[in-house]
Amino acid sequence: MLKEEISDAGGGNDWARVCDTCRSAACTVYCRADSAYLCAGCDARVHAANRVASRHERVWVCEVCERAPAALLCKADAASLCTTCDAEIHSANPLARRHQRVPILPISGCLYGPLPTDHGCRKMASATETEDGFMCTNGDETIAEDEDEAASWLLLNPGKNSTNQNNGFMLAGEVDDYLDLVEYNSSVENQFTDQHQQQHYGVPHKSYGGDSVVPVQSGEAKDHFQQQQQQHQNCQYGLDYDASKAAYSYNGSITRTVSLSSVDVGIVPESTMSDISISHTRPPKGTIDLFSGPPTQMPTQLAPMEREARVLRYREKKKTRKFEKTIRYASRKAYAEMRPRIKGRFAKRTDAEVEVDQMFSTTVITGYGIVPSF
DNA sequence: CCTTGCCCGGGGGCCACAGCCTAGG
DNA sequence: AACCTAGGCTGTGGCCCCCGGGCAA
Repeated sequence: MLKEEISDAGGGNDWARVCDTCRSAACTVYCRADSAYLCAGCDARVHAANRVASRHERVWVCEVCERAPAALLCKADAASLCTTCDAEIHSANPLARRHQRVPILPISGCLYGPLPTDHGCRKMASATETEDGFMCTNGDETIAEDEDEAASWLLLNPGKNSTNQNNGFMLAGEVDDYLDLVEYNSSVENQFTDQHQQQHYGVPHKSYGGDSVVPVQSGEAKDHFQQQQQQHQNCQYGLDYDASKAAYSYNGSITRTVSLSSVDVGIVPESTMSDISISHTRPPKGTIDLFSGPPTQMPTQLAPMEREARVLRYREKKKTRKFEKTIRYASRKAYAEMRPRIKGRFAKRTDAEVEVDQMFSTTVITGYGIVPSF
């Protein structure tokens, strides 16, 4: 086996912890009672088995390392973090230190599966979706926050619903298309060629299938995902969404105007964003929420079932969000970090360095084989 | 209200090279 | 069909330049 394959497929310490039960899926929650990390499906199955099990307190797994129970919720980063990651991230700079973090309360009861009322857990749309979909918690707060966030995704155009529906393509019936890339691509009647999409979104259409070791999204999926995030964030922040919306309109001359890099990296949002509680649309109690409107902003023409389906899809997409940069080849990262630089650029290694490398080549190779611990 | 100049932040390009992929022998 | 080789391509991180937005005059 090649070095890169070893390092990438070898399951280094940085990979998300796998479910202790099924050993196949990435864990999403940590059950304190069972001292076990569980994926969504196993959690649903195990804790729905009986009443006692359903009372087990669980916490989400840290969204950064995906290996430890989350202890804090950073409102600015919209992330549940373990103590280690929290310390690491929020000691990075003064702005990060100002992020408001709150302890994460344990969740118990039915996270997934059917529930009796509309305000409680929702029925799953299908058995397969039960595997992934986090439906609700017993805590009203969490439910409401999720509802609000999901609702913000369903908004056609917050604050401009009444006036702009005819201009962009964000018409009522097209929200679905916006939420789903494939549908979106077809719905715009191929107004964007591949070239256009690359031009405007900067995401090449490329399949990494051949080179891919790590499961990857297609370029379109990534791009669409970012679009979703942008829309979502704009909704949350109350920003004028016209600019980014225009990027999806039929006017090909308008490009995306809002940078996504901070979303991509997703570790420490800088600037004033840190002062805004952006992670949850629900503002702290006692504050005025200028941005998220009353439920009447919801598109009233959506049938309950349709809305439910969209919320479900939103939640699934939310679960698959990847804010952090994905390292596909840990060995390359290792090489890059070891490589000599001149003003940040890679520099040629000197003859002496090459000789040293050759002398210790066996050691080096062995070392790269076990590299992926980032 | 418009123009000009300055400041600041962020994005993207650049670099070398190990390893992967593919075509051809 | 299996194997080998050569050449092209990809991905990786840190720094710096350039561009655009914001602000004041």
